[in-house]
Amino acid sequence: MARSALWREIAAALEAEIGRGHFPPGGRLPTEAELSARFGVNRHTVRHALADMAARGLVHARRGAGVFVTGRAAEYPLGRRVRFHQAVTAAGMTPSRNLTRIETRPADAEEAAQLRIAAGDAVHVVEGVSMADGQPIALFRSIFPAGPLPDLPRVITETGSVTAALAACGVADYTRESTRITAKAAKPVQALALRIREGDPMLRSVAVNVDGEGRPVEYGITWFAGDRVTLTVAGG
Amino acid sequence: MARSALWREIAAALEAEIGRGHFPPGGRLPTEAELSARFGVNRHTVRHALADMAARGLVHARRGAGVFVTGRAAEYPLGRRVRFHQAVTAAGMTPSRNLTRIETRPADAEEAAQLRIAAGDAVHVVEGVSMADGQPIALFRSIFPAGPLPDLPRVITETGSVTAALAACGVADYTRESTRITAKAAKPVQALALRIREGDPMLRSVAVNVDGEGRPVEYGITWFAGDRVTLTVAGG
DNA sequence: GTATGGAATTTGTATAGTTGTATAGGATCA
DNA sequence: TGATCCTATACAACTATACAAATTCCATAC
Repeated sequence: MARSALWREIAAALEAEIGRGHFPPGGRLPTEAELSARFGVNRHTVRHALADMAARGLVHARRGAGVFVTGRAAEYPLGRRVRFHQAVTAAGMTPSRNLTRIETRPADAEEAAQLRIAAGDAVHVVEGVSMADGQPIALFRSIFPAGPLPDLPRVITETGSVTAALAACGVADYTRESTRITAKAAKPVQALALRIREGDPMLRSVAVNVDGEGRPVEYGITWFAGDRVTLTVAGG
Repeated sequence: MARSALWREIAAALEAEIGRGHFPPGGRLPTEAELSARFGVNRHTVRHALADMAARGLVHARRGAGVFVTGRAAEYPLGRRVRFHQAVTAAGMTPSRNLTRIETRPADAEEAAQLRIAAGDAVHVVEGVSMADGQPIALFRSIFPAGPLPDLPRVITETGSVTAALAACGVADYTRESTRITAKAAKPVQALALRIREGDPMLRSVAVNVDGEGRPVEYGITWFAGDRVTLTVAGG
């Protein structure tokens, strides 16, 4: 369940909040009872954390009165990590730098349902990796109905771009019907491709694109490396 | 014969008893010591069985407290128009909220920037857990500017609802300015509150809500248990 | 105004119980 | 031989509960 100690994390959290100015020097912390409720742990676990902080001179407790912040706390270092931002409109449609798989095969039940075709109908499958600055950002898999788009695989291999290929096949105008986002743990193969560790969190986006008449033209799934991407939903 | 391993039989026996309603969802199993005495095996053999059940999501253990039956995991589709309570009631479950922290304190740099106030200005902090049928679905933290909303904490403690409290404070009409979504691994405290394992994937949503004149009224962060929710972005 | 007394609050301490982890070793089977 | 299963022991981490000791707060008396 917990690979690292709970009380350490609680001490770190309180320390960070002191550093951020949530509790001014000389100010009082919430009571042990309140803290234990907030963190969802026993009061003794909070006491362990407070005792550690007291030993390091950050706080001091007065029986019957409370726990107080001792002196001026050091600046809490705010992580300035570089993050990649990606518009949600690009989810599932990211132009690929690396196509790893292009094939045509019968649709399975899920794919058929999403594309509103019969199970077993032919679909094109395109898989790849998108990168930025040489770092893999996302894996994607797009499923296209083969019936209305017979030439898609050839055009994709020629142009290297999914969007350009769709346009060349007469589907210039398509809109996103819906996007569903959830969090998943990386499986070994995915972790390898994204250069993250197995079990690291990923953002999985599932989208269906429809043409002008509301017919599905693409069923796309994208797995983003969780720590490298923030999806921004404009207005939503 | 006894071809099958002991721990498997123990797991199967406990699983059957759970299914029979002998131990209700959220209820506590006998202690490992009691179980090892009952089955006449070493405590570690019982632990092996319990670990297997935990890996399959049937039970979850809390150090020092016991092993508890996990409620059935369900997926809740959340969207721009579909709020938490609606999604849960639509799934035939009863939503509930547990407020773990309500306090007023100076804003730190990040909070001030998001709410477009000065660092050090007073803000209200509300934290809690959203649950469906007693099973935790999400952790949330909302930051409100204290200036325009002086009575918010009192109203929230009275009503227990954030949206209702906002309405009572004269902010009936607010919209989401932006939402940023990323995947995060659960830290120990978060894992404890969501009853998932440390490192399990979570969906973190950061949103700013503004009133009719575009003034920020809420800066909210929500951590969803990754395997229990799907965010749906309509239209995209 | 100021002191007093008592209730409520808050930290300190003690004890026992429960799960998590580490180490070591025996038994069985392919 | 090596892997899996099971036993045995010890200790660490956390929970649960109860009570003691110090402080704060407030109504009341003077």
